[in-house]
Amino acid sequence: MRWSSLFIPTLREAPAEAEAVSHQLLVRGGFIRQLQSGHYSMLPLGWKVHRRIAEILRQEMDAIGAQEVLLPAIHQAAIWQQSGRWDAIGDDMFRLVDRKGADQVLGMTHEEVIASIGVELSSYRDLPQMWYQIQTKFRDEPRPKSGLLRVREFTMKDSYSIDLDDEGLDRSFNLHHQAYQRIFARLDLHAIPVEASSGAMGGSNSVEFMVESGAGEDDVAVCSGCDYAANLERATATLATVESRPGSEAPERFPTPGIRTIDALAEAGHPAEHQIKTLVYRVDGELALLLLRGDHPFQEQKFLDATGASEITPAESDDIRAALGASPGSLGAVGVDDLVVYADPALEGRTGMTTGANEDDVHYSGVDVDRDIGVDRWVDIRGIVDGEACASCGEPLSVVRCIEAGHIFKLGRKYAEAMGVSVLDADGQSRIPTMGSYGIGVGRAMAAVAETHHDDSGLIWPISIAPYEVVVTVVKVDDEESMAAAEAIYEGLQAAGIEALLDDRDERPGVKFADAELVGFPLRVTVGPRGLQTGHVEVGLRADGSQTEEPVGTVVDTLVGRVEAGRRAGS
RNA sequence: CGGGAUGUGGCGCAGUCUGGCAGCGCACCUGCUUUGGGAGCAGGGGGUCGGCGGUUCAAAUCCGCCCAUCCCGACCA
Repeated sequence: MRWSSLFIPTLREAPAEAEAVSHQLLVRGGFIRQLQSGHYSMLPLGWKVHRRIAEILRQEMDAIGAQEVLLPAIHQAAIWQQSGRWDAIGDDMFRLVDRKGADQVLGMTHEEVIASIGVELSSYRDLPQMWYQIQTKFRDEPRPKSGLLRVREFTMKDSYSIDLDDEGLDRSFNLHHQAYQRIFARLDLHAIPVEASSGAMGGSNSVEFMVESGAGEDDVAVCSGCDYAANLERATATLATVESRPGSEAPERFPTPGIRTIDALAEAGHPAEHQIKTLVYRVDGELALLLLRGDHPFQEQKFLDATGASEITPAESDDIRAALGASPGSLGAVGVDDLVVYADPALEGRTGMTTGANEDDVHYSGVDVDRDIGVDRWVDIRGIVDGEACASCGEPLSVVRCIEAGHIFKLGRKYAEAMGVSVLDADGQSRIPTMGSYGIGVGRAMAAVAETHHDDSGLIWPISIAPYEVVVTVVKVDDEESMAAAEAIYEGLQAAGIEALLDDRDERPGVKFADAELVGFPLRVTVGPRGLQTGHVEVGLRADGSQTEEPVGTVVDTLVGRVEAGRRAGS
C-alpha cells in the first residue's frame, strides 16, 4: 500500500486523558480512536494488528485440534437463568429487553451457549471436543481504563473443552497451556503462567498468563529461586518465625487514649507483629470478625475462596458499635462468642499479643490466642508481602504488577449439568462431561505488546504482528530515480509475500522518519538520492535503531530473509 | 458506588479568580521558497466555549441542575 492513500492519523501529542503508554501510543500512531469510555474504533492500522494476532490464535488453536465456531452475541435470559448466572452476575452483564418484552443479554462469556450445543453429544465416542471462537464480548465494567487494557466491548478468543472424565480434562487443559505458551512466544510477550483464583466461576485449576507491566491491574508473587508464581489472590509464603512475647495469666487492660491504628499502637511499644488486627465484615449478610497479625494485609479473594462465601463487605460503623460496643481502632475478639470468628493461621499459638478491648481507648495486652479467643475457623486470609520467603524453595518472593493476558481454567461439570449435557459411556451408563474454559483478549494482547515494546520515539512491533513488516521511505518523492528505485523494492517485497508500505507522501524526511518510528514498523528501507549515487539504500532496524547501507540489487533478498526469520521467531 | 480533577476548533493549551470583540501552538487549505530527522514567509478556512436553566444592559467567565471524560478506591468469569 501507498501511505499517501491510507488513513493513518498520527498525532504529535496524545490526548490528555491517555495515561497508559500503550493507550498514548496506539492513539498517537493512528491505530485506535475512542468513541466513548471503554469503546474503541479500530482504525486501519489497528485492525491489521488485531487481525494478525487473531490469525496466530487461530493457527495455534487449530494446531491442538480445536474447531472454530461463531456463537450468538445476544442470548435469551433463560439459558443464564438455567445456569444460575442470571442472578449471580449482577451489573457486569449488559441486559436488554426485546420488542416482545423478553429479557436478553449481551454475551460476556459463552459457557451456557456451548453447553446448549453440547446437548447434542450423546456418546463417549463423540468426546473430547474443543470449540473456539473469536468474537465480541460485552461487559459493563464499572471502570473502563487504560485504553484497550480494560474495555466494555472487546474481541476475545474463547475456547471450551468437553471431556468425559478428569484425565481427559487434564489433557485438554494441558494442550491449551502449551498452546498459550506458543501464542505468547509468537507475540513476543513474556507471559508467566501463575496459579490464580478461579473466582465465581468455580473449578479446580486456574492458570493466568501474566505479563509484567506497571499498567496492569493484578499483583503476582514471583519466586526468584524456583518457578513458583501465583496471583496475590492465592499466593502463599513461609513466615519468618516470630518469638512471642512473654505471656501472662490473663489479658491485661491498659488505657490507649487516642490510639486508633496499628502504627500508633506500635509506637506505643506494641510492635505490629505482636498485635492482632480485628476486622469486622458482613459475610453474606452476617457480621463476622476476621483476625490477622497486625502487620499482615487482608486478602479478600482468599477469604472468599476458602469459605465459599459469595459476598463480603466491610461492616458499617453503626453495626460494629452495636455488636461490639466500640469503634474501629479499639476492637478485639477476646470474649466474643456471639459472632463467627475467622483467624489467619499466622496467629495460631501466639501469646503476649495486644488487641482492642471493645471499649474505646482501651486495649488488652498479654493475650494468648488459643486461650483467650474462640476462633471458629482458621483460614489463610493474609496477603503476602514483597520479600517474603517462597514456600517451595525459601528464596525471596517479589510482588510484581501484571497484565492478565490469558486465563485457562477447569469448569468441571457445573455447566454441563445445568444445561443437561450427558453422554453414554462404554458401559452404557449416563455420564455428565466435564468442561474447561480458556480465554485470550485480542485487544488486550495488542495493548500488552504496545506496553512492553516501545521507546521514546514510539512503538516497536514484533514482525509477527506488525501492521506492515517493512516501510519503504522515499526521502525525495520528486526525484525520479528515487521513486523508481523505491517502487522496484516495494514491488519486489510484495512479490515475495512481504507486507510492505511505500511512504510516497510529499513530506519532509524528518516527518516521514518520525511517523515510521511512532507507528513502529520493524524494518525501514530509506531510499534517497544521496545513497543512490553509489547504488545504495539504507536498512534500518526499529528495535535497535541500527542503519546499514545495502546495495539496491540485494536489498529485497536481505529484507525477505529478515522478515521470514522474524515471522518464525517464537514459533 | 465513594473521593479527586477536567470539559474552549482534529490534538495540546491560555483566557474563568476580577463578566465587556473567543485567543495561542500544532494540524488543515492556497502561493512562493526550502528539502536526508517533525522547515520559512505570506495569505486563508474551521469553534453551539459539554448541555439546560438562571442572574445581568452584557456570561467561556457568576449561580443551579444535568451530562461526559480521566485518576484513586470499591467492584470486577
